[in-house]
Amino acid sequence: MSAFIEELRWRGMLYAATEGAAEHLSGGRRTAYIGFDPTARSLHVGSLLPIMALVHFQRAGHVPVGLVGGGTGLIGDPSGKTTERQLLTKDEAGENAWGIRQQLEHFLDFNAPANPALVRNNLDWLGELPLVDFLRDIGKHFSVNQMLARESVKRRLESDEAGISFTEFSYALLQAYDFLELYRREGCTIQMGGSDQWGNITAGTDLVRRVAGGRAYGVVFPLVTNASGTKFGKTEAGNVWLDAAMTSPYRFYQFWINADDRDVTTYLRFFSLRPRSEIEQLEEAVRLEPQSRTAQRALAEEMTRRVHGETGLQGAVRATEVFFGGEILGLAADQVADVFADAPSTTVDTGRLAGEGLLLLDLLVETGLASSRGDARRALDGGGIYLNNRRVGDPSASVRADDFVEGRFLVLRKGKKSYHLVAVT
RNA sequence: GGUGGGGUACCGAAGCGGUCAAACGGGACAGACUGUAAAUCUGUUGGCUCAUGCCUUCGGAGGUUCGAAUCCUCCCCCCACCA
Repeated sequence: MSAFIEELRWRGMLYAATEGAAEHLSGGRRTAYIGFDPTARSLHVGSLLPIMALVHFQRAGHVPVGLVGGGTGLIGDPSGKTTERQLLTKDEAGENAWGIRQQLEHFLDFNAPANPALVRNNLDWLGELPLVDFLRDIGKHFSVNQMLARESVKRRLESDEAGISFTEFSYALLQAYDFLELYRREGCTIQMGGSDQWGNITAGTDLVRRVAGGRAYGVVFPLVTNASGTKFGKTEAGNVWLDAAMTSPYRFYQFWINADDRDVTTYLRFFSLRPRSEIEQLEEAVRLEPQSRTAQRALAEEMTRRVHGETGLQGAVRATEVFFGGEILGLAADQVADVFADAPSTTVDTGRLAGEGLLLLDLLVETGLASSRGDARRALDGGGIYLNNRRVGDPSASVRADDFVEGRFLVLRKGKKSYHLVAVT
């Protein structure tokens, strides 16, 4: 039995695989690829599961290929979409492809002597593909009847408003063609992806068989679900990205810390590289003493370290300690200063603190903690606003210089976990 | 093209001449309880000012009226049935 398949299986990452995939994988070093859409310039935590699959694949001694869809990104996958996609420009797709490539390099080992990871961009072969050749050699193998029967296409055909353009309809052909190209160029015999990609993947294995006479396989993962029914990786603040400029390490860390008890063990299995025994211990901890949240902490630490490095993790942890640590006025300003760059923050001109001081209401709006003064007032009335972790209930309260730690910093908080650092300049 | 039914705040959905910034449900936010969890209960949920004050909102543009989300006209868009 293939070590890779075994690994996926105990982690719950194996949703389905094509006939013979396991045997194929146990027969020697193989090459597999997963496609990533360059719809944004960064990947987000939703792409983490496929990435981890590539990581396990490499650890099992195989060759992982990250395929950046620089070409297909120009077309748009209709799967799961109810409306026609906005097309990216070539420049956007190119830039995004580059960013994604760099992020993959955080996870995969590109210098492994025996099985270095590869990144390919399908624009390399789709970019100057002659249309006539493509229609003759590739299009010939696709039955429109079958394509029309596919769920993603059917839904769009039935909807009067949306419809589907020929462009998106052709997407499946291009993805199948990618598989064929990678089969020829890199000896790639396996494509992996989310369970929603099953149709696209088998279209690829069919094409490899028909055109190249080779055997190819597919492996798909389950959808990452969420106990609260919301989309995994979505927070109030939007998507959780892997790029530090788009989601700060602090927010990233907090995302994992806040994982629901019911989800955290699944996440550990999906995303942690700890040995199985340790993961099982953490699961035990969730059951026996959930209040300690050891599993969430371990997960947050591991994920933040991998994505943002040791420095990123330290910053996130420091910010967390300052914010969630209790008494803030007792801290040294230098301690708070350390955190400044890692946490949501605003600076305020010292002149505004003179005399009556700065109205707390205005400060709340300025920091984005409240959306309007009315909103700020309501939050204050409801007792949801804290200044240096001390509740402020007075809507007419203002902030003066002596509220600041050593005259330099102030911690504003709304509710339990929205913190904001204010510094004086 | 014809006939009928609709377009209401973040979403769903009431309202059908004044008492409507607009019921109710969901979501979101806050409080209590906790563990920066879940569930539950409570409150809030257009803006400004906070006062039984003002401003902007009920597809769009006009009109009737002391007064309209509610009535009339035209326009735009949905949905159903018929052709």
